[in-house]
Amino acid sequence: MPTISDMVEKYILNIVKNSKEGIIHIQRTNLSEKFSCVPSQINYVIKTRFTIERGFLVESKRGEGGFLKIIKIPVIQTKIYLDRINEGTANYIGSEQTKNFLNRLVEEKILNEREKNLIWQLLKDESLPCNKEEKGYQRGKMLKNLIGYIANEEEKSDLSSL
Amino acid sequence: MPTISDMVEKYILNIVKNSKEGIIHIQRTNLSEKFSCVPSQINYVIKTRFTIERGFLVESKRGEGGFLKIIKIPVIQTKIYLDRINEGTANYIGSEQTKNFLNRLVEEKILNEREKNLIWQLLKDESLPCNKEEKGYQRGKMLKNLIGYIANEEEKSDLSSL
DNA sequence: CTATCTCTGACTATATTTGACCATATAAAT
DNA sequence: ATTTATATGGTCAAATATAGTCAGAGATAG
Repeated sequence: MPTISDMVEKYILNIVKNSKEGIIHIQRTNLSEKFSCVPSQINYVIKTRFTIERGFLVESKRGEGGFLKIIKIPVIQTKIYLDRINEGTANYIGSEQTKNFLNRLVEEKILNEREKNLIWQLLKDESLPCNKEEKGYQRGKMLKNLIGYIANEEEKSDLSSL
Repeated sequence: MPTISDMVEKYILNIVKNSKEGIIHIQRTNLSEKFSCVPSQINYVIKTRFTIERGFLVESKRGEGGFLKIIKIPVIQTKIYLDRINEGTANYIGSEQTKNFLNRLVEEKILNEREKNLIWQLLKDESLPCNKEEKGYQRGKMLKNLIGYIANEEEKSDLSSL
């Protein structure tokens, strides 16, 4: 008994599969009309099915000429890290923990020194203007996206093409 | 699904690219006629796409013989550019502005594509779990630290040695 | 019967397009 | 020289076209 969401998911997956680069542009309103549902249901499908964990990045633009851009990124190596970080993400990630983690990524040759240092500039305490509790929470979010990206890397989220 | 604005942008970019010095003169009315839009839409394109973050300066003259002068800022010295951007760095930095800035750093060969993408994962809206106002403020802090690091990269703040 | 998943709609956010009105430079008329 | 006419470009707010969020209602699985 597939739900509407299931069908929308399938529909999108199919378009992605038939695309050359694994990158497609669709319109929210268009899709919602095709499936006779409210537009926000498309957001629901995106949020529950086209996640970084499943190997998708989604970008969008509003207004005239607006769209949803769905990017399929092939899964490679480091899924372990993604899982690991996801667990840790629950509560709090301290700066010490962050340093260790980044250094570990360097050891594993997932990042090089410069990349690590650049990233550190964004994650260190001084760069997060909020209280300790929030810093940890923010690091969680940021690292999750970072790792998600790395784990599925393939130069595909080219933000210059927006 | 390119909009008129997208096409106007592309058109201008192309003229700039084919110019010898990266400096061109165009006429607002002329352009608006070519694309069948109101003249003020040209201003809109200029204001949203030919920004300093993307490496452009725009000057103009009114009246008889009026024009828009679009200047592609040539690749300049790293440090000067960073300082200049850093000064302009207000309290609030939006995600669009951030993208433009990062892309510009790639153009300047200060970052490579991968570094840009890694950094973007930490600065994009979805990675900052707070309200819009705070997102902007946080980006400001983070970017300032990033720029500071890059500008002084010789004396490495190597966190593995911390 | 309860927890979770799905669906809906009101409200919000953002990008583009348009037009009325404003500002300035040059040319022409006095 | 000064004034007036003409030819540009600039600003801003409203209209339009998308997409996003969130809380609550409804459906379904255990």
